[in-house]
Amino acid sequence: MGVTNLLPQLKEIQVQISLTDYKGKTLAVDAYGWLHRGLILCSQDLCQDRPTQGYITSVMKKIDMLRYFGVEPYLVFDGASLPTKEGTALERREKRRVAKDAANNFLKVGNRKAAWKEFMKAAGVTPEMAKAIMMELDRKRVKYVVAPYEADPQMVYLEKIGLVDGILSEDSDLLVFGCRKLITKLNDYGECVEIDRANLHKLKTEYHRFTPEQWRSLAILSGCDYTKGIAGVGMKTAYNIVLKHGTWEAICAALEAEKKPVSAEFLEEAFKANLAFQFSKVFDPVTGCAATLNEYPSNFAIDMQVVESCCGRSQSPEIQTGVCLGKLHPSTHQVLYSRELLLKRGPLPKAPPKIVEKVTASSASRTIESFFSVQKQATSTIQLLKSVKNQVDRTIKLSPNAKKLKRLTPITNNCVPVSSKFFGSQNAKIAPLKENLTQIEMPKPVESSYEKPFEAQSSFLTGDSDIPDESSSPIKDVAPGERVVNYLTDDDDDNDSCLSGTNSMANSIVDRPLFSSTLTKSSTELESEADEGYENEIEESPIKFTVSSWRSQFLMKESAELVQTSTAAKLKVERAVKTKKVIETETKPTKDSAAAALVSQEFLQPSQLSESDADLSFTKTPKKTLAFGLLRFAFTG
DNA sequence: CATGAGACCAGAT
DNA sequence: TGGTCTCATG
Repeated sequence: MGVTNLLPQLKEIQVQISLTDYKGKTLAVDAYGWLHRGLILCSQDLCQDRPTQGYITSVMKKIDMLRYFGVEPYLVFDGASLPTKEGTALERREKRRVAKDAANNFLKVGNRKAAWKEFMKAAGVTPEMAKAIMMELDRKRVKYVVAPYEADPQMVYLEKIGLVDGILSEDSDLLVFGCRKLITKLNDYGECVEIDRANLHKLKTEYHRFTPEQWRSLAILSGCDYTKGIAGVGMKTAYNIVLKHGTWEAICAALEAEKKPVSAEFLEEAFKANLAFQFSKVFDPVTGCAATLNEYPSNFAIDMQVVESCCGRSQSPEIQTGVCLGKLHPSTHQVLYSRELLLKRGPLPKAPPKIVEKVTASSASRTIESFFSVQKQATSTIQLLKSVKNQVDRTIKLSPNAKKLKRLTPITNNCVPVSSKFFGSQNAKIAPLKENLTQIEMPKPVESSYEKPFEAQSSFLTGDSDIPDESSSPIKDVAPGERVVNYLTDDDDDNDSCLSGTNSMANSIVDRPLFSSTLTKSSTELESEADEGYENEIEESPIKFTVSSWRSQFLMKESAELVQTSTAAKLKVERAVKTKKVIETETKPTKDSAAAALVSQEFLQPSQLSESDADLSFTKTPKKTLAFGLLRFAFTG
């Protein structure tokens, strides 16, 4: 999707290049995009839960091609779906279900062609499929990361911190996120199109003068992944509006004056889109910490529940790391297995859920798996994992059980000490976040005496399980930091042997520590999961039960009220006048500020925010400042 | 002139 | 599915 019709606007700076132009460079790759194209090959098999290598080989072929041209790929997978996109995810799932039914009906009638078409609609990418790819990537020593939520901000983050030299994707949203070099339209001959931000000035249009805020306005007005846009406003109109009015407040005032339909719903979407473009949750593979695409400004005062609804929630470091290294399912947080592995293994012998023996004492050397085991005394694995997931997801207020989780998993570092060399300095990065999460009980950093050569940690960083690692041996006397490494270095080796057809797999798999402790589902449970694919859709939200409670608190109620009483417009204008001075000094696109912002890619400088913004905090005075807040924070903060 | 609806295609045997 | 193209409409 991306920003509708943005790419044609940039035609003049779309340079036809070859992958050889990136020889020796690393490119972030939108893995989901590649996977999706691979679905065509095997959609029927996927829908009917039959094993297939189609999507795997299609992705690996592209990997091979990149490497043939001397380009090192860095694959980025989508993670969980954002709460704000939950509706879309549900819709898609339903559409797929309908298509699947239709396909099966066509099959019954013997209309294979029509069935094939429907299967194509019905096939979706699941994290289990992504895992199948990841195992191949491990084997080929290809770097990858699973984004906590969306791949787009994750890829831009990788570019920002210098891990990649460009981004290979078809999504024009990336430019709004702040991508510097976008490479699109790659064909089988290594030909592609490069869009370099540095070339924007060559356009006849004024895009090069646009501030990051204006880029976001452009996307939001014309329609992007986060907003439907305004009816009758396409790219050109949006461009002109942004050019003419400059700031979001002015734009809103103008739209109001021209009686364009700016609904409260649109304002809400716009507000959240603006946050998502700036502060989406990402994972830093260098530090092993969660981060945000851009840092929150020091006086960032938006309700974190709102921020999390559109940018993603915070997870415990263990889960976050596990998810991003592809070890845990991004939505359910259960151990993630390859689709092909699960199918190949076949149904387990019917047996009651295994009760794991009580684990006592020595909790100091406990892994996350053993934590799961302990809990399972009381309930079934699936119930347990779900309850754990719920608890961890609801980090806003820690329940007694969540506190128990913390006790039982003594890994309390806010950052996983992947490499202490980086750990110390990077830890400061999340300080602003902490400040804004005052209601969240943050784990206290642990003074770790743990030191390990950086090289020895490389398998952890890359998720490369082929590299022999001492931590894959049973847990003994392990330093605090190693525990995570231990659980994360799962036995992909065994998975590999399974994929390559080793017959011992079916028997041995159940006895592996990892499996016995975390995958002791009954066969019926496994089957039903594989069957429906319901929990496994990549769009699945980790928090379907906490459906935007903030809405009732603020937006829906307040905004609707304001609009109904037709004071919204008045307020907006008032506000615009009130803040005119501020706007002029703060957000007017001057040559220098625009250039500086583009060059540094710092989409939000704390210094850009005036002190008056502090008054507009949702949390402080939600009632009266809501409409203002919507407009104001939407584009300055 | 811009928008948006509708048609068409994709990869490999 | 999602991307690209064409063509009717305002």
